[in-house]
Amino acid sequence: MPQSDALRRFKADIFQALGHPTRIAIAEELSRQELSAGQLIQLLELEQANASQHLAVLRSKRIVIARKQGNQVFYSLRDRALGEILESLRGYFQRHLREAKADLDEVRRMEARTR
Amino acid sequence: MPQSDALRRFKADIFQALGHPTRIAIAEELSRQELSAGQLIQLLELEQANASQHLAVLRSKRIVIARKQGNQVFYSLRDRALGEILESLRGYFQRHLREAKADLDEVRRMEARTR
DNA sequence: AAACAATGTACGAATAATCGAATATATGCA
DNA sequence: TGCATATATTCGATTATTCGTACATTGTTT
Repeated sequence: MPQSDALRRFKADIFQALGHPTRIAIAEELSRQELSAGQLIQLLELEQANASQHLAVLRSKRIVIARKQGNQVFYSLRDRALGEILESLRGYFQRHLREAKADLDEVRRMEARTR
Repeated sequence: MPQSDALRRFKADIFQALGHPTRIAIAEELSRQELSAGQLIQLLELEQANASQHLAVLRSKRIVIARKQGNQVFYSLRDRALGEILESLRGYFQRHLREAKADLDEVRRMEARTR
C-alpha cells in the first residue's frame, strides 16, 4: 500500500480502540466528566477486571488520560475532539434513522435467537 | 449495562468497521471521489479478494454505497460526515504530533524487529 | 454459446480480541 | 505491621478477524 501506511495504522488504531460498545460507553461518560475507574464500573455496571482491561486499551491508544489520586485512578478523555466525533455520530445516526432502526431491530432479533 | 446498549453497539460497529488500515484507506479515497472496486484495488495495491472482503465489511455497516454499472461496481461514502470524521482525526493527529510520532516510531521499530 | 472481465463468496489456517477467575500491586488506615 | 480498598495484570478458553487460495457469479464481447 502506498503512501503513509503508518499514519493509516494510527487512525485505524484509534477507531479500533473505540470499536467496542463498552469502550464507547466509557468514552461517552468521560466526554462529560472525569471519572474514577470505580465510578465507571458502577455507572456502566461492569466487571472490575473487564473494565480495567478496556481502560488499558484506551490508555494504550492514548485516548484516555489516567490521573492517580491516592487510592484511585481518575480517567478523562485526552482530546475533546473525540467527544465531538462521538457526538457527530449521533447526527449520523439520526440522519439514517430509518435504516439504523432496521439494523438495531436485526441486532435484537439476533440476540433473541441466541438467548 | 444500562440505557441504550443497542445504540452503543451501533456506534461501536461503525468504529470497528473503520478499525483497519485498509478500510481507512478505502474510506479516505472514497471521501474524495466515487471509485470502482477495480480502481480502489489499483490505487491501494490490494489483492482482489482481500479488497472485496473489506468492501463487504464497509457495505454491511452501510458506511459505503455500492452502485452497479454494467460490469463494475462503483463505491462511495454514504455520508460525508464520515469523511469529516476522518478529516478531524487529521487535526487530532497534528495536535498530538509529538506523542503520535513516538507511537509511529515504535510501530516502525516493531515492524523492523518482526521482519 | 464460449471466452473474458470485474467482482463476490466459501473455506481453512493463523492471529487477535474478549471474557471471567484468580492473582498481583499499590495505597490508606487501624 | 496487618488488613481493607481500588485498580491492574496474568492466564486459559472462546470467539471473531484477517488473509490467501480457489471457486462462483454476473455482465460483456465475439
